[in-house]
Amino acid sequence: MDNKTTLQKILDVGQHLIQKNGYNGFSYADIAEQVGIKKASIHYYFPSKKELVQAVLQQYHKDFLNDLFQIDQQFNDPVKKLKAFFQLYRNTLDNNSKICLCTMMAAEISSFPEEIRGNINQFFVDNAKWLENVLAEKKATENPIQAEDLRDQARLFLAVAQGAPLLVRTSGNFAQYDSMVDHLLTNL
Amino acid sequence: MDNKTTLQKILDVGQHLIQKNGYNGFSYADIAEQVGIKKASIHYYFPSKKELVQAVLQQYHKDFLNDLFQIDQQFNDPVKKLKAFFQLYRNTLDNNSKICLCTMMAAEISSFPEEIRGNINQFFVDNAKWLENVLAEKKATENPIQAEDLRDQARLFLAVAQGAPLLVRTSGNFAQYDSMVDHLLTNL
DNA sequence: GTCTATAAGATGATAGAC
DNA sequence: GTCTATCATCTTATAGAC
Repeated sequence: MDNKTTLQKILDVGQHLIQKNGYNGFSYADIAEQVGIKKASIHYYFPSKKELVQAVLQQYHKDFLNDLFQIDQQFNDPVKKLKAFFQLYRNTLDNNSKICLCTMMAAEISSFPEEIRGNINQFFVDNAKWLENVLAEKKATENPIQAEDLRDQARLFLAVAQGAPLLVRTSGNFAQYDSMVDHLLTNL
Repeated sequence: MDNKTTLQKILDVGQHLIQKNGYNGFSYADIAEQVGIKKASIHYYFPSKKELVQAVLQQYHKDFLNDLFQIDQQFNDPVKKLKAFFQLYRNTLDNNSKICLCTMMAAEISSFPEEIRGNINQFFVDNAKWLENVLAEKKATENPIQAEDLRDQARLFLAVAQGAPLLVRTSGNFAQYDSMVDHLLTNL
């Protein structure tokens, strides 16, 4: 994995640092150290920090949509899809106690210009839309349900995916995440 | 309200700034400007930023526990208590689009020493404990339930209270918060 | 208690050599 | 592309006068 371009290394380390410490919690010096270059070199690729974070967000968003696509390919059962969805967020936790990039950026939203705020929101919209579709598959086999209710339930699931990692990372007990998800999926 | 002590003004402005911009997103200069004193004066009350944030957290935690106590005094119906609980988090949103202090601090947890991390966790534990008690009241009148399940459900509710504000503040549509809570309470 | 002055270091960013 | 050197600014924090 050492044959990554410098650009890719910067993006990956940048993403890691934002998920770990937040946009206001890392510096060009941190990236330089972990990538093995000098601060000035980062400016060659990303003249400003805002441009860097935007590129990181774009990569994260694209990768996540691909993950959702893979889930759709792999499973037919809606409940299994939902479990796989929550497993994505669990994988992030397992990977160095990180949280979703957009959970972090949503908390720090006051630091970003309007365009980036829109991009963060689009990530959530895409998450909710995917959840809504899966929940619709589930409900189709059971009693009919209002479209409005489906949207609310999808957003509720997403709220859990955003909030639960914050709780269990603070407690240090990641198993609580699984219990919460189990409870949610059992009572849906 | 101008008869507040300087100490109290610093605590209140500090709390506001952390909820709005995060611990890594505000400086002593910001507090000084809003309180109407000089930076150096803040150090008279709080020699370091860590001591300031700890005092802010302590005040926030105390005020929140008092809010929960007031809810217990005001309502008997468990469902009404739960609605009032989520209304507390909604009030924070309505107040200048702020989020819970501990949602923000949980996101920035890597910036804090072990002692403060423990204090943040205690806030969540107290929240979950209160929710568990209220949910137990509710279930007592219906079918019996496992204690373990109650704890999971309480944490799930708390995860929604932590995650939903992040979502709706990003979308700008606060009404989505109410819909999510309605959905949660209707299907509990 | 609050101020001025200042330190010591970090930060994002630029210029220009190689 | 990556470096050294440098900048202007901001950051937390301290010393000492009033």
